[in-house]
Amino acid sequence: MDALDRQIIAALRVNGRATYADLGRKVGLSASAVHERVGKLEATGVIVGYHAVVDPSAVGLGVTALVSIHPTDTADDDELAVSLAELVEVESCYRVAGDESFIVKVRVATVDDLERSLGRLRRIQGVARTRTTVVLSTRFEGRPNTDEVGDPRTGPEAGA
Amino acid sequence: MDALDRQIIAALRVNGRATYADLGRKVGLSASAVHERVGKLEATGVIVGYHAVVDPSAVGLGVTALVSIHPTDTADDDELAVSLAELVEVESCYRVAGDESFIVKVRVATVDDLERSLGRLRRIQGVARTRTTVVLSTRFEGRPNTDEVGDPRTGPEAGA
DNA sequence: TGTGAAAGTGTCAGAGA
DNA sequence: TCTCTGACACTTTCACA
Repeated sequence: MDALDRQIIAALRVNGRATYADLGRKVGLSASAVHERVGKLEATGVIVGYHAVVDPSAVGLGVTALVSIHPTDTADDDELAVSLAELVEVESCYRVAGDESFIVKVRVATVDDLERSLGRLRRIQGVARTRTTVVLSTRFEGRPNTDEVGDPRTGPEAGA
Repeated sequence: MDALDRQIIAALRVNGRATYADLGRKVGLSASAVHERVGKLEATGVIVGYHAVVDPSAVGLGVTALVSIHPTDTADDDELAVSLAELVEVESCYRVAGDESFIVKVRVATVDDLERSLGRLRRIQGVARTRTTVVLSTRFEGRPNTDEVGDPRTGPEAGA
């Protein structure tokens, strides 16, 4: 992982469909060299995947909520996580420090669906109670933090 | 937006680098037809973008926290959101219903950086106090919910 | 890493259902 | 309107140096 890898990663975070040739021009390598570097970054798990980001409301998922999951005394966190993963409306799942054991992000079509989803969550073995925070608007989400890709001395250089 | 569009979207959410030819084979269209459809989906804002997903710890961002932002009585939410957007470590920003006005996801390298980041957050005009929940592990994140792309009668058909 | 070459793909125009 | 075909340039992806 050198500066070139970090530049390639930064570019792919901004545009996941950039061609290897484009990336090569941007970082000053041939397309085949970029191809090999990206392959290694994928193989070593640095690049986990590529995803199209879709406007949730455009695909009928206009309601977002953040739900704290409070476990029972005897709950097994790993089993809980597996159960949470089985609900398709649970988009993200974080194991957290504090009273709650998990915080999940739920995405559904309507508040009725949210109510049903909360019912499913509460019925999971090991869930004592939930605390739901409804998202009114998403100002931004999953924004690429270009901070880490720059040299700590010179700062980020995403546009380079 | 018909069933074909939804299939294309579902495929691109799973693999954002799928070729038009691939997508065409998957949905039974020519590459050029897929090309045109994707172009329209991008132009109309259904597809917002394509991003490589990177293992945060691999790029030196091993610490994640969810921070509730409690506003002062006179705080302006829009100004607050703008200020939050200026902090590069704030990856996501949700305006929520409840006591807090925003919940943000912060991604930094170390707990020291987290401390500094919380200092920056608290110094923002309109922030009365913050409540921080440290993420111990991310079980999954930004998982494509394939539920919405299927026909409501037949259910999801992501693998089709 | 780069070069070179073959296979595959992107991306258009134009024509047809 | 939506789709397909055909054509060319570009890209991917390999072997070899």
